[in-house]
This record gives sequence, C-alpha cells and structure tokens, in this order.
Amino acid sequence: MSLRQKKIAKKKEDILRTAVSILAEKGYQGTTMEEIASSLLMTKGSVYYYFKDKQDLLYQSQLMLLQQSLINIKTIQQENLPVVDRFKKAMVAHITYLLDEKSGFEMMVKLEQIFSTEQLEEIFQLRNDYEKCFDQLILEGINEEVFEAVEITIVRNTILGAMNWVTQWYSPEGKKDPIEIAETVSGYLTRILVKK
Amino acid sequence: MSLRQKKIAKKKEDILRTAVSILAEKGYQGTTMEEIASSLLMTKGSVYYYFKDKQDLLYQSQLMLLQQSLINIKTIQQENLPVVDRFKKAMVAHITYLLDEKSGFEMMVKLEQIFSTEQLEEIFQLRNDYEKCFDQLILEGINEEVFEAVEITIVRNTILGAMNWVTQWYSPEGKKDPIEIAETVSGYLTRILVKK
DNA sequence: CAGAAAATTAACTTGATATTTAAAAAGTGA
DNA sequence: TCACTTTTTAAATATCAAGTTAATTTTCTG
Repeated sequence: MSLRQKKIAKKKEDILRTAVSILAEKGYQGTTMEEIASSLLMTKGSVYYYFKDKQDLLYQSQLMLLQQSLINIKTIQQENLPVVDRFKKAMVAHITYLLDEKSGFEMMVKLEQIFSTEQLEEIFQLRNDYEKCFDQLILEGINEEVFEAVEITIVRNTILGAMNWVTQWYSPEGKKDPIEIAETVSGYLTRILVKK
Repeated sequence: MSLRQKKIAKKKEDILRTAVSILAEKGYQGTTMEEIASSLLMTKGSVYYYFKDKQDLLYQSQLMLLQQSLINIKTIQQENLPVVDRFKKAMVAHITYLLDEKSGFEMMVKLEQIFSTEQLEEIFQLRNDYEKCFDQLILEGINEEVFEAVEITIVRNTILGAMNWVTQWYSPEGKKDPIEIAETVSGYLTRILVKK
C-alpha cells in the first residue's frame, strides 16, 4: 500500500472515529454532517470526498465497531483460561471498548429504517457472530457445570443489555474509571451464571 | 372538571400516547409532527392546538411515563411481601410497562440537548425518585441479609440497563410474551443479589 | 520548478419539516 | 335559528441540513 493510500485510509478512519462518537451521542438524525466535519476541523465537502453520503458513513462506522469487537472476543475465546475467566474477560473487553469508543452499538434508531437489505444482512451477520461467541462461552460453562443451566439467549441478551447500557450512566467524573466499572459490572453479571 | 375539559384532557392524552410510541421507535429527530398527527387521523395543526411545539410534546410524554412508573413502583414497595418478592415484582412491572408502552424511557438522545434546564430538573428528579425506590429495595434486602452486600448504585444501574435493553431485543414473534419475558429476565437478575 | 492529480473549500440547490396563520367547520347555549 | 366559541384544516412561511459543484489550493511527481 502506497503512502498516499495509507494517508487516505488514515483519514477515513479519523472521520469514522469522530462520526462514531457523535452518532452515538446524538443519534443518526440528530447528527449533522457539518458537525462531524467541523469537529475534525474540516468542511462538509471534504467528508463527502471520502464518503458517499451520511448513510455510508454510519454503515462503515458500524462495520468498524462490530469487526473490532468480534476480533476482541475471538481472541479472548481462544486463550487458555477457565471458562469463567474468559467470560469475565469478554465482558470487561466489551464494556471498556464501548466506553473508549463512546459508542452505542445500536444508536437507538432502528437500523432497519436506515440501511439497505444487503447492509442490514452484513451488520446482522456480524452482530450475530458476536452474540454467538457469548453463547458459546455460556454453553461451555454450562457443560462444564460451572454455570447454571440457563436459557442462553435470554441470559445473553440480558447481560449484553446491562453492558450496553453502561454508556448511559457512566460518568468520567465518577469514582471509578472505565476499567474499574467494567470489572465491577462484569463481576456482578457473572453472578447470574455461576452455580451457587 | 367540565365535560369540555375532560374532552381536552383525553385528547391530549391520546396524542401523548401516540407520540410516546412513535418517538420511542424513531427517536426525537426521526419523528415528524405530520407522522404523529396522521397516525391519529388528525392534521399537524390540530396537534399544535394542544401542544406548544414538538419539544413540549416530548417533554410531557416523558413526564407521563415517568410519573406512571413511579406510581407503579411505589405501590409495589408498599405491599406486604418479602423484599425479594417486591423486588422481583418491581422488575416485572418495569419491563412489562416498557414493552406495553413501546417506550424507550431514554430515547437515546441525550435529553440535555433537547430540554431546558428547568425541564431537565423535573425529569431528573422523577428519574432519581424512581431509582431511589430500587435502591431502597436493594438496601432493605441487604439489611435483612437476604441480599449480598453490593455496591448499590452500580448494581441498580446494571439491572436497570438490562431491563431497559429488553425493548431492543424483544420480538412479539418470539416464544415468550411480555410477561413471560419479564418474569424470566427478573429471575435471572435477582441472582445478582440473592445470597448464595 | 511545471504541470497533473488530489484534496479542500465556499457557495449553491434542493427537499424536508417545524411552525404560523387565516379561514372554514363544528359545536354550544339562548 | 342565530351569535359566539372552540376546534380543525389547508396553505403559507421559515429554517435547517443533505448533498452538489465548480473553483481554488495543496500535494505529488517527473
């Protein structure tokens, strides 16, 4: 990859990062291209030079987030650790990633209203892969009889929900930093699963 | 209250109910006054006859939701039941209310961007009261030594998050109806608290 | 350095939607 | 029925933001 291509890639990623955090904060409709551009000290036109339109920007930022978190969890899953530890690690990674990226994975607008069918498929596929990783960990735990025999889908959704909601209440002014929050919350959530 | 006033109140409530469900689905910016009006078989102008502007509509619908759920939880809190049961009941009420009203309490736009300082105060006050009810139940449980001695605020936020997120994954086509979902989820969440 | 390619910009177009308004319709009490 | 009030409506206005464009500036390359 040439220097120029690297530069373009970097710029695109810069834009995506900023877009992610503004979109997560204000939602799709609430975010203006102007806003994204100006917080990068660019003009709107420049952003359009790199991305086809606003929808494209959102789509690509979703992909970026999902792909990275999928990598995160897959890496953890392969580590040689007891299942409880891997599960906890996955939760901590999830929460810290959310807080770092200031991202709502779902930005609380039904994605169905924004994306095309093909785009939705791609996103749901990734999301599904991600959820499957959690399910896999839970299943392992149940098989090893360290976890209670729960309804996997519901427990997974419950746990993901609790984690995703952290962005709503976490405050940088609070006592705990993101990692401490992540560890505390994961600790409590583990209690849903481990045998008494 | 005269008949006329009752009629007005009823109409306002109709509008609020519809607004709540559309706003919850599409978010503040994604919802048009046209849309709200036409799903009530009214014209936009009529809605403006009852509400000052869109922001006012959102504000009042938030108040309505919060006030009702505050009533719900306070009623439960006063029942003569063991604390675990009251806690579970409060969770079931929370989830079923969310699913019934199809409402995101937070519609994932920072309310700070929409409301005036005074309005925010009112809303945060109500939200705070609501959270305090949960905290109270948790505290009771800890004092009675049926609950583990947890960090109340974090556990409460975690549990509220898990519950609020249900609107993201609940599907009417799924196996369970709202009440079953609410009971199952509450059951799992209780495990965070009860002593092993 | 000169010219080409890439990147940026400001100014515009366009469409959508919140809000206003003035007139029509419906309702009400004498 | 008639005068009056309340409610509804359709049309007008105003604003704001997405997306476009053509011109300009910057960067690259030989």
